[in-house]
Amino acid sequence: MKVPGVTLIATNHGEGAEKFMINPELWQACAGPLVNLPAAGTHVVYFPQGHSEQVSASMKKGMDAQIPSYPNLQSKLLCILHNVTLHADPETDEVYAQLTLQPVTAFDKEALLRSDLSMKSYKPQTEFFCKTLTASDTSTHGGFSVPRRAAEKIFPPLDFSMQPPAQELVARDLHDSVWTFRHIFRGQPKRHLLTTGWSLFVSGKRLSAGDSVLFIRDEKQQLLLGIRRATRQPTNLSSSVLSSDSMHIGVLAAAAHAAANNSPFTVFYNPRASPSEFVIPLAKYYKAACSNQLSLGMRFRMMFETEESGTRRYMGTITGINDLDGVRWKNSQWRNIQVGWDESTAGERRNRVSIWEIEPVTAPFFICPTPFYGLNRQRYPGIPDGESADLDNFFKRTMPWVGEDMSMKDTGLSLVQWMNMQQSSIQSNHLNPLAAPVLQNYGGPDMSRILPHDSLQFNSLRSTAQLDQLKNQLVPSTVNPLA
Amino acid sequence: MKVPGVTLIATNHGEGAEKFMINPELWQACAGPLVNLPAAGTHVVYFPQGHSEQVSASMKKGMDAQIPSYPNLQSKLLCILHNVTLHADPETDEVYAQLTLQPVTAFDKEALLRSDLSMKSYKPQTEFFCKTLTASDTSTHGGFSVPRRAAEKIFPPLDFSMQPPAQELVARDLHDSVWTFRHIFRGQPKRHLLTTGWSLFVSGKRLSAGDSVLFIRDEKQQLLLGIRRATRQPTNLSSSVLSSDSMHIGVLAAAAHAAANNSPFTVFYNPRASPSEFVIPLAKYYKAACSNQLSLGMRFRMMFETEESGTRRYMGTITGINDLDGVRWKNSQWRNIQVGWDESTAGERRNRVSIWEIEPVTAPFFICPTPFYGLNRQRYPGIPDGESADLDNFFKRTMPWVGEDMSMKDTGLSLVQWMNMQQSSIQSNHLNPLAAPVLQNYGGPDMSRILPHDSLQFNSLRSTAQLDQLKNQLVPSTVNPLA
DNA sequence: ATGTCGGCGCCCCGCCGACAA
DNA sequence: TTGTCGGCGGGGCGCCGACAT
Repeated sequence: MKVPGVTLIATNHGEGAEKFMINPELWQACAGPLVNLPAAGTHVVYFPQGHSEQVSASMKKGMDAQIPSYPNLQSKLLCILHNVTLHADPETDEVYAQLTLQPVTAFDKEALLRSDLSMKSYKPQTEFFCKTLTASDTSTHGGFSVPRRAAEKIFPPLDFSMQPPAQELVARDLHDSVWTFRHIFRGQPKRHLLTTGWSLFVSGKRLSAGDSVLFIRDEKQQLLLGIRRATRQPTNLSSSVLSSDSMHIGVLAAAAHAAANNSPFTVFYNPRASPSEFVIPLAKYYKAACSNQLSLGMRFRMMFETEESGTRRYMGTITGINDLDGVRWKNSQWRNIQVGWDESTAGERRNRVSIWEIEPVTAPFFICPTPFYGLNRQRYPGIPDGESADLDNFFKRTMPWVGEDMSMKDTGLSLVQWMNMQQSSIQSNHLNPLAAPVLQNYGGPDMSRILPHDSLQFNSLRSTAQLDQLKNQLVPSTVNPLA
Repeated sequence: MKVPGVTLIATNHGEGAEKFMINPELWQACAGPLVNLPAAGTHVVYFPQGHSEQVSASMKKGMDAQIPSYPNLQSKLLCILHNVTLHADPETDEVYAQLTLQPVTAFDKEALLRSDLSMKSYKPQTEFFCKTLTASDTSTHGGFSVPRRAAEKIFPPLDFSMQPPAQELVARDLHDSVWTFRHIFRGQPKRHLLTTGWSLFVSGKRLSAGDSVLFIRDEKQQLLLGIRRATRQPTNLSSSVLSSDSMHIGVLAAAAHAAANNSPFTVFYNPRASPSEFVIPLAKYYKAACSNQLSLGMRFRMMFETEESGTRRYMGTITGINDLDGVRWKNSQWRNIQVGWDESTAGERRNRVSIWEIEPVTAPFFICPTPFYGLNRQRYPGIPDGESADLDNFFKRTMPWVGEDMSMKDTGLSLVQWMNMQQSSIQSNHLNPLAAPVLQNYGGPDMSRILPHDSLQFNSLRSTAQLDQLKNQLVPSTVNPLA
């Protein structure tokens, strides 16, 4: 597994903080399989509304009516992600990431490609196990019962000539603290157990039944371990530092100030506290905004994390499309999709999601940007500038930074005009020379959705050979069943 | 002891928070003898700069250069303190207060009086003891050694007919949790000890040597206990919720928004984390701004908290008067006094203080507002409006809300004009009928400093008898040795 | 007056297999 | 395969006065 492109800088953020690099694989394992940090150096879309929701979730307190609205702050900001550092709370081991964002007013095709490519380097960790602790595991009466497969896959093999087979395990946590355990294979029937040292770990981390512990092996075969706490009700009710209002205002004001000056700003993303990611890779957002022509009643699938840190998809139906907060955040697309779930046990699943979180189960038509263009014409048409009015409106509605602002007046460049304007500078840049080799090794299917647009406007930028290669790679998963 | 005028509302701030009222005496005891919360309903002066410093101190991180300056936010805001609620962090027992402030543009004489009177109801708690824990106290090897005087003063008397004399003590903490201890008088020589139950308390509160524990008795003779942690280096390095920048911006933006709309806002005051109080009773600020004609080389005294929760004064000399941050906060008076301390062990004492924190040791001349007026004429002169230009400038510099803004232009009402304008409404109010009896019992010397101004402008508001009575009370400490 | 320590009793932590789910 | 429990041995928690400061 790899957290792609994370700039691993031992920051001084909070003196006394980590003086070493947090292991990215361990961080990812603690964060969960669905968390996918954007890569440093790529473009992202930042949603202040989602950031605000994280604050509310962290404070266990909703937003009050006192928060002023920031009319100059758009509901989404196109940013460059300058820097990503991984952190873990020294008290609770809660993982979080510090992201340095800088608003920008435009992106080019290369940025889109880089964003897309950076998303693909994720591959699930296999040298990994995670167990939710039982009452026996956490009681002072005994040790930890290791699931057999986990022990055989992760731990160094035991010497079964010993009676009983046993060894000393040494594992490091997120803070590079060392924990040692006696690993023994005994009992009738035989089982793997962690005994001596385990209770120190439980009390040191203040674990209770329901919390999870996980082990991974790094590239040097060293054992690492982390924890994931059960989602308890009473986490931190308040920081006692800043009022909830001031925190919300701080989020908005910081973003507004950065947007006004195109200056960098910093956000913390807390994967286990936040209901949803609020810094979205540009390509992910772009594809969703571009290809998902959503409508009421549409069926979709969505990934969820299972217990034991697996993933599975649930199916649902779109029951509504409307603003979560039509007053402060009009047309924000932040969790603007109301959904119902197929399985009745879905009571705890969210009833609002954002467009980039779902996969429509209808075939991936390229009905982008509007159904005005026939399906067949969508594959590789050249659209004259004059016919792109609907496209312009679509993008001005969803990506206001492309034009001047979100106002109704039709000033501002159209997406097509803007793209054409970018041609000259892009052509002098060519493609990033590193991009082509990567593209050749690139086998993911998702990129298909941006290609129509891509080739639509930038045919001149890519050799026919490259294009064909990509097409060949992509065809198996991009067959349009209706074509 | 009394925390004056605190509105004791069981707020829902942070659901799951205190469902009961925090005992104000216990809160005060944990906060320390120097902490003096302004009373709800009175006027205060709020210093965003000081608030920002508390954020820095809580985050253990200075302010970055990224914070935008808020040119429309004055360095001090006159506010009404609507509400004060006391809190304690459920994890650490750290005490803090939530203050609801509302900016206002003017105050009248009654507000000044009420502010002053509310400061006087403080009387130090006597049914109180505080001990810094030794290594023996916190080790698992034994119990807690109770200082003899403390045990005799605070704990219920032992039955010395028993051998050994012993009893069960029950004490409640800030969260109303009950702790029971065996109190025994034994050993050779005899001493008071807490044995059974003590180690549970130490581990439950995670106390170490150097932390303090304190006991008080409430009005119903019930035993209460609290803790004060030693000022360790690594407290909470970061909230993992909001970036330091966003927190600072949040503080400033919330204050700016409230000031622009005269709308309420909320701040948290954390007495043990903050280097200085940043919400100052109006009367306290007024007296300091009015009477302390400070100059380089001037000698002063200042209160400090001792170990064991006592107070003592240290003497020092003013070595500079200048802005702490001349760019963002010009003429803010927030810690604008540079000082040196007499005792060489004063290394850890602050080298910058605010005007209301110090007591000049020169006689309290009434050389307010400027030396332009002769000393003798300062006692009870009537100053015609036309001669008050310097006074106006002084107050416009230090209390900009009195005029229109801090700009150099001479628009805006002068203090004198404004005071005169207030006369009609004040006269219809008369004095608060509760104020006069309190004034008669009032023996403190500090109020003298505001009286010249007071009587200067508001002679018509107070009977000669009352004035004389006050004068008699005040004369002993207001003798001008040069007169 | 009170901080620390040696002595030592006993509680409960924690290792074991039995047993069942 | 693994969660829970009775059994039980020993380490350390915690109560005591001695002694020093």
